Amino acid sequence: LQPTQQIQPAPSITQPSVVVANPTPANTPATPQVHVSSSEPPTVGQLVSKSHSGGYDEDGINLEEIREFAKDFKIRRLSLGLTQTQVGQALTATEGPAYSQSAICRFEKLDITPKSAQKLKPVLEKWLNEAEMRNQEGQQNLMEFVGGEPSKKRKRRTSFTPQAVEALNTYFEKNALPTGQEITDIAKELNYDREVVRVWFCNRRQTLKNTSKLNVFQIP
Amino acid sequence: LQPTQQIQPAPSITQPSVVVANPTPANTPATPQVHVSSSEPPTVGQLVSKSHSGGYDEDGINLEEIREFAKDFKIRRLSLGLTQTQVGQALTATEGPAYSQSAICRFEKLDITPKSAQKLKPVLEKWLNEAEMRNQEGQQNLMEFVGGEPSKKRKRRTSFTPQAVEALNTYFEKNALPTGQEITDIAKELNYDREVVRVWFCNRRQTLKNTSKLNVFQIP
DNA sequence: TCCTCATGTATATACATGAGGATAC
DNA sequence: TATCCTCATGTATATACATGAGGG
Repeated sequence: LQPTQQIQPAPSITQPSVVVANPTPANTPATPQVHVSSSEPPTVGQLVSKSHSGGYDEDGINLEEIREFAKDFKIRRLSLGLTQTQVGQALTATEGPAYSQSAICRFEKLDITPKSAQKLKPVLEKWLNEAEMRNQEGQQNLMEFVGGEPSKKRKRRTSFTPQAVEALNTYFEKNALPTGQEITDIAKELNYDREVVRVWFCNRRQTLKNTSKLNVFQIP
Repeated sequence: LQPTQQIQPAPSITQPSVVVANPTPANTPATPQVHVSSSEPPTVGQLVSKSHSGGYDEDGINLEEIREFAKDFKIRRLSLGLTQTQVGQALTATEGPAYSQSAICRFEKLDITPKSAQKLKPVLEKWLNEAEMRNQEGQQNLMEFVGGEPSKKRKRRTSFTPQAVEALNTYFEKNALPTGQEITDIAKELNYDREVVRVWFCNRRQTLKNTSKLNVFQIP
């Protein structure tokens, strides 16, 4: 419920601050054992690979460095006001290796193997550096580099940490329609923008309604 | 674990059959009560609206008819070999109301209010009828109408029912690497294409590996 | 034929927007 | 006039299924 950082966007867009936080996996499967070779069929635990406490994996890849870069990349991308989609499209359009939005997403979330990450890192690093340079020469330049419209200055998507979501859900179950003051308190407690929290509740109520009407009697 | 239907595609594409099944919500919240007006803050149950057993909702909308159409729509869309994205783009390009991929998705899954569904239905119905007509005049015509490439004949995405996924997960936990025979049996049991089940296991293993390496130690 | 691995496309979900309407000042 | 709500619906992100190369 704490590790959030408020980032101010570099571009001129008047925007509420962005919240970027270290994603923290809720599940912590950590049974060792790397390969299966007994006569017994492999179970889930056996597939999950060993802990690498040194920060390096078996291929000598610096995991810590990659984690740091992934976080850094996201912050810088958002500061430039770019979406994963834009980065993906730009990479595909530009020279060099092409990647899709979901590839960028997986990289930022580290839902890839260290090897893939290691391979992607320099590509993204180079691209981002160039994008930042263009941006310094004016936002027009950046948009041209990225190959998109100036865009309608949409607020950047907040991403709540799993912990924050859990906390919000707990509040929601107790009271789905908090008062202004309660919203303020919750926002402060979780360290997110108040408006973002308010909208979260609106959306939550809406989803709940929508998914429980036409659907309910569908059990065939 | 049973309600699946094998649909053969209308177009000439040589493709394994598609599986379309009635999605069945796992959660069944059904506490009545429509509006909140006590001094107590509303809780989740109170937001969920009443059951409409007659098949009609309070606005006189025929829910049953909508459910049927939603299902029908999906089947026909897939038979034409179209994706939700294509439908969305086509609707946006054509005259008439525009809708996005996620709107189509929500319609098919019925994650919308009956009112919205009622409004969307004729739009989709009309569009689909036209698309089917074009298709009869040859697939070229359809693609032109949709406004896309002939596309690379990708297999259509299977969608497993929640029940099927649950069953698969249970098998997976017991044995993450089933033998050929086991796969065959599971596929038969669940009534899905064998290849699709095999790939499901491959993907499951991969996901498990990817999400438990770089990520595990990120708990900040 | 089947696996793993990298990575894509299609779909689903989460956050955002804006119109229209109550309150509550 | 300032909030805040609901509702329809969008965009951005995340996840699930698919593909294809390389290997045995």
